[in-house]
Amino acid sequence: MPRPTRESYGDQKPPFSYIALTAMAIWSSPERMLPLSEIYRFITDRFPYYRRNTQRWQNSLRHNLSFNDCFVKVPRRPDRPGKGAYWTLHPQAFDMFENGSLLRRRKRFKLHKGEKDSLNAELAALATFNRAFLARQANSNPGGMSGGMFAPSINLCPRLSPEPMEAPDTAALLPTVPRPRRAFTIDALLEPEPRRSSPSPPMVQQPHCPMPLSPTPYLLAAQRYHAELLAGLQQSCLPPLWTWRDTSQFSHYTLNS
DNA sequence: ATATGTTTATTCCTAA
DNA sequence: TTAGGAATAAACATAT
Repeated sequence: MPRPTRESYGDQKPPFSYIALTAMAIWSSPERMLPLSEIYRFITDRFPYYRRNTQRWQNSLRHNLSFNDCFVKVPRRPDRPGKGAYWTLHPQAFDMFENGSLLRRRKRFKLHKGEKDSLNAELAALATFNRAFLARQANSNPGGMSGGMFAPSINLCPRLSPEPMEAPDTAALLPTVPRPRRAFTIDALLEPEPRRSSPSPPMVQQPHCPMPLSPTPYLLAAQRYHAELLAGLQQSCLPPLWTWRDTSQFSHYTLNS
């Protein structure tokens, strides 16, 4: 029957916490960011144990997403309709696992009040921006969708001041808490997905993202991800879903280019 | 209606 | 033994 493969653990409960499983799923995705349903799918695809009692563990997993500061809920970009938001890892939480083994957690990752407040302010501003973008799009297209389900709304650059939105007012309180960077190696556990259903965003190699720091996997992924965002942004003129201001400090999205 | 999120409370587990 | 992290349950809110 379902002979245990190298990483399936058969029907046995895998030794990973929900936090670890979720981090795995997020990390395995090209954008380091997944909606809830995809996190579910990642887990059930790999670990048959979680194909039963779904109500129980999915409730627990949602609890973890909301409760733990290491997970950040990023609003959907308006050109990516769907249910729920995207979930990603807080950049400062990439080293929350000892040696990166996913089996041992360091201390609990907790944001301090100031950090959390400014992060929430940024995310709220991003959501506001997305709403404004959507409203403008609807305004320019009265009477509903024409033809296709949703035409990729190009040429709707929101550069010219949509509405007076309060600026995110970041940069203010960003306490510098230097943490030791450790490699975040998920290694063998995260074999590339055999399923290649969704067209991955064109992997445009950016000529320079100069980061003269130690090339940890996290760092490389961050650079790659940032480059992808920039490339996608040039085409769509849409706000990015999420980007990192730098690799060790606070997360940041950019409102205009 | 159902999926997705948020929050509080209780219990379980384990490293110190 | 206990303090803190993790799992579970459940009530509740919100969005589609």
